[in-house]
Amino acid sequence: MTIDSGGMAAVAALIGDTARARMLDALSDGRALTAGELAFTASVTPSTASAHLARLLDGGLLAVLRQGRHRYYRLASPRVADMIEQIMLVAAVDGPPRYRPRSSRDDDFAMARSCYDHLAGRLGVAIADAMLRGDYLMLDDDAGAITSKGAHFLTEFGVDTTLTGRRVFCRPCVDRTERRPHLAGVLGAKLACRCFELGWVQRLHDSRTLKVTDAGRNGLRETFGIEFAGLAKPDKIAA
Amino acid sequence: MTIDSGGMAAVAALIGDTARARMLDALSDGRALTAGELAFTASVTPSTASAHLARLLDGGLLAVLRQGRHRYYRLASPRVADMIEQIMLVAAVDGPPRYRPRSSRDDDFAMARSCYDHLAGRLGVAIADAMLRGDYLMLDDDAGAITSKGAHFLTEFGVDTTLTGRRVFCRPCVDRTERRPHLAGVLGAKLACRCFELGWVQRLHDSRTLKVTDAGRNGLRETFGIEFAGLAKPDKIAA
DNA sequence: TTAATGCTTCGCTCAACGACGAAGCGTCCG
DNA sequence: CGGACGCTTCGTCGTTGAGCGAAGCATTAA
Repeated sequence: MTIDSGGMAAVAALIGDTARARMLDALSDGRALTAGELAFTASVTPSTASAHLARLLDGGLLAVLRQGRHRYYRLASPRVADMIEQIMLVAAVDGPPRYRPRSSRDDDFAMARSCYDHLAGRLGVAIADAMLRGDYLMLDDDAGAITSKGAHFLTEFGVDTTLTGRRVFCRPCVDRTERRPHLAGVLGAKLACRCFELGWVQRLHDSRTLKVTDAGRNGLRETFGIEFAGLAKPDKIAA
Repeated sequence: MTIDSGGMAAVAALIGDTARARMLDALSDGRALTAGELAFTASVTPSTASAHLARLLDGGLLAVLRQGRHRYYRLASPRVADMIEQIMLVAAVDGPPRYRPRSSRDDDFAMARSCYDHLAGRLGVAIADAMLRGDYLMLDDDAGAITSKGAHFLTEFGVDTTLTGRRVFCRPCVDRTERRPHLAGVLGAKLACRCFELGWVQRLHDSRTLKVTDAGRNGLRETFGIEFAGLAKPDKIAA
């Protein structure tokens, strides 16, 4: 009735199909995947996947890059990733409880993952909590900011906090599995980037799931005072 | 493939129907509307609307309040409103250009509207801009914060900025029509609330569209240095 | 050139869902 | 107590679109 509920319906209808939702989810860490990989991820045949990808492309949610005989698809913009995360959050919190068989993959995913360009899951929340405890950071569901103490700390850690002058660049992102805010925005991205640089975390089996290395566990303990091993679930060995 | 792309698909499928999208849009200012009003808004018969509302309710997007022979439906939570706004934004910016006949209602909507609980449209952006110019506020697409000067200014204006101690409560919200951030979060809500109190703005014809009163125009000029009349479109008289 | 690979297009089937009107069930008013 | 009203439930129809396999186009490898 107002300015563009039709456009909203069109976009939502694109996401509202299981196969396409799976594709978008797989792409929501910002990487580009080939049509074949996406077909496999969505558990459909290449022909079906192709039709879905064409619609997503046409709807402006994806962009494509041709490289040889491959076509690499990626999200059209970070906005799309934000939207996906937001819908995921609503689905997880407001939606009806879903009976889902828990797999060890899910546990790993809940433990540590990337959320477009920053860290999420128990790891992301633990880092945010540690920074809150140390008075490095202020954060709630709505907004965030770093303290001067935090700016100093982050500079020492190897994250540039000065670049944008008056620009504030710290944003909360409500964690889908933890249901509490973690650190996002430009600062969250830089922090995640630094953790990758230091070898603290690695991408796992071509997904958004992350593995915390031994170096990472040490670093988290020494720098942030986080005992990440202690956060592991006991049943993690199973399966 | 990860934790809940199925849930996301279910939620998105609910929004991905024109009639339901219109209903959600109509509800996204936070008010509660009856089934009949929503049927009218969505241009469907009561029976069709009832089916849609049942599905939205079942999917956890709406809540209902029975009162006499009426049933008042409202969004289940502010999260849902955020999600809707985010999808609208993606639809407006990333989606394919939509040929839509512009009506004067659309112009009014783009001029001043509420966005769940804060001000949006040209009005919302103008206020944010004025506060940026006066160094009351820092704001970009990702995050926001008020300056101490801004806190002082807002206190004088009649907005309590002290309530939450360490809590930061200023958040940007990318405007759908202006495509630039305006002020949201707790602070945005309080500011909007104060503007209603002062009689600067009024709700127009049962929608999210707002009318800026003469008092509002004066107040905006004197307090914020905004010439809001000058922002009006010349064709506003038509129809 | 020929063959294999990656992806798309085409033609088809089948299930899901949105739309309506009619009828049913509560609630309020005369 | 009727009767009007608000909303929901039921039955039916028509359209949409998701899925597949086969065939068609590219591009790379042999």
